[in-house]
Amino acid sequence: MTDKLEALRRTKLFSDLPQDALRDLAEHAVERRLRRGETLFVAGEEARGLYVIVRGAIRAYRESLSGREQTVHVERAGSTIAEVPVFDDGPHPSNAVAEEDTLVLFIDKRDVKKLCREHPCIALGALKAMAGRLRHTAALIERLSLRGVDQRLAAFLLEEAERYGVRTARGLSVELRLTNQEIAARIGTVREVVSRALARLQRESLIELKGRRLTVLDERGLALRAESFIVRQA
Amino acid sequence: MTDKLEALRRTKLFSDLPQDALRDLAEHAVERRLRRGETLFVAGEEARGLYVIVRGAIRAYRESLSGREQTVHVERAGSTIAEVPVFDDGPHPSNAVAEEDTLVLFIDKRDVKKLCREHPCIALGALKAMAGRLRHTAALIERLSLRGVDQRLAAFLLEEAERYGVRTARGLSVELRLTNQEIAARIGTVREVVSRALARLQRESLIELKGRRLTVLDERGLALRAESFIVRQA
DNA sequence: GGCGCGCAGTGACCTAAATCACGCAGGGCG
DNA sequence: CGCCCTGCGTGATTTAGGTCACTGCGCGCC
Repeated sequence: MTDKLEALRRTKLFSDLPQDALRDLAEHAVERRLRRGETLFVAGEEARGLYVIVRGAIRAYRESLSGREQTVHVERAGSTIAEVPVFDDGPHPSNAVAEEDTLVLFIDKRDVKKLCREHPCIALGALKAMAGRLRHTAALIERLSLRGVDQRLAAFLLEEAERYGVRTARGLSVELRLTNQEIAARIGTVREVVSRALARLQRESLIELKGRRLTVLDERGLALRAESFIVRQA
Repeated sequence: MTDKLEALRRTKLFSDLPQDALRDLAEHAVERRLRRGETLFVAGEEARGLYVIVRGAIRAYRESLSGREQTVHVERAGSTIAEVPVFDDGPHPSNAVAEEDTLVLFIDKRDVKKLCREHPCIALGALKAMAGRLRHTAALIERLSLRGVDQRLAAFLLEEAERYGVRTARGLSVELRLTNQEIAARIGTVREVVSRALARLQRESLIELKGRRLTVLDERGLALRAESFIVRQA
């Protein structure tokens, strides 16, 4: 119980809720544990509430008939998922699956809305979260429609390195947590193409990849490549 | 003045605001008229507030260096635009341009947030609007990444016909308000490809196109095509 | 009436990316 | 140890879709 309360307090959305409201919320929240790969909900299904991620990560994605996936966004501890259907009362727009072993708290959508009515700061927080999500999806739309695979990959690697990497003598360095398959699903292509694009970026000395260890050798160059630029060369 | 008030009342977001709050809002709102093609704001620019569309339509889009555009969404009378930067205090994520002669009301973002705090129903309305937008962008992401041009075009035509068309003996019929160029920007491709894809859909008797008059001859077939299906034939 | 303009249609490319078909390395485990 | 599984790399081939370059039409306007 107190751990649920603690978990909710660590959350972007609910952190500045007064103690008693938080307690009340914690009492109604129900825990759910997922193993890596387990699905939380599927697109089209009716949505009953919001999920707060306590530990782990959830990936929301869409799927084609042929089985190709496009991930729409990934949320980690402290964030929430499924707010869209909570606020517009429609079905789940995407599938959601645990990227790692994950613990979520389920909160009934009526409780969420009640909270928004009684504590406007919650509503504003939710609005801010949705705004961030929309910013992210707009960027993704631009990339998918207007940039080539190399650029999308460059942008992805850069983001990954800046978010999780450490600065070394040779450049930003990260352990890639994703397989090429998963990277492909993020940037909207397939495994083989990612593989080749990585090889290309290495040949141009923008990055170095040893196993899953990525080092960004030329940050500026990689950023340029991400922005676009039809660099035509041998 | 009263016309501003009237306009705000006709708006999805503010319609159920009490009279006095509405009057107050109307007093602070400032009108802006745009001719077709005039731009309202550009991506990256600092955002000072929200725009309520009174008449006309605004198109939000992203642009590549080479000049290709991808429209992200289009909003019409009664809707608002630029809520993302209002709620997360960042710059404008997209460019916005008037699709037709348009009248908007500008509302300072501080006023918007104040309203959200004092009238939770406004916050919930905004959340619902954002949720709808997110639903739309997720669908667009799926289409861009997972479907071919024909499917995207079929989906677009279908939506257009269902929204604005009339049912005739031969099928749903609409006047297309967009040039092929504009359709291309919506579905993420270029003029010529739209032209050819339209020809293909006609050859298969799914649609008929005379000038800009579109008639959906086979609604079911067109829907199937939109969903996907690698129909391979002569 | 003729000229210019914007838009649609189309043929002939070209190229990025998807698909297919492998082979190979590492790692868990019977 | 030997094997199976998963993920990676890579060549060969195909294909969708983007680009270029024209044509031709409708329409407004001088």
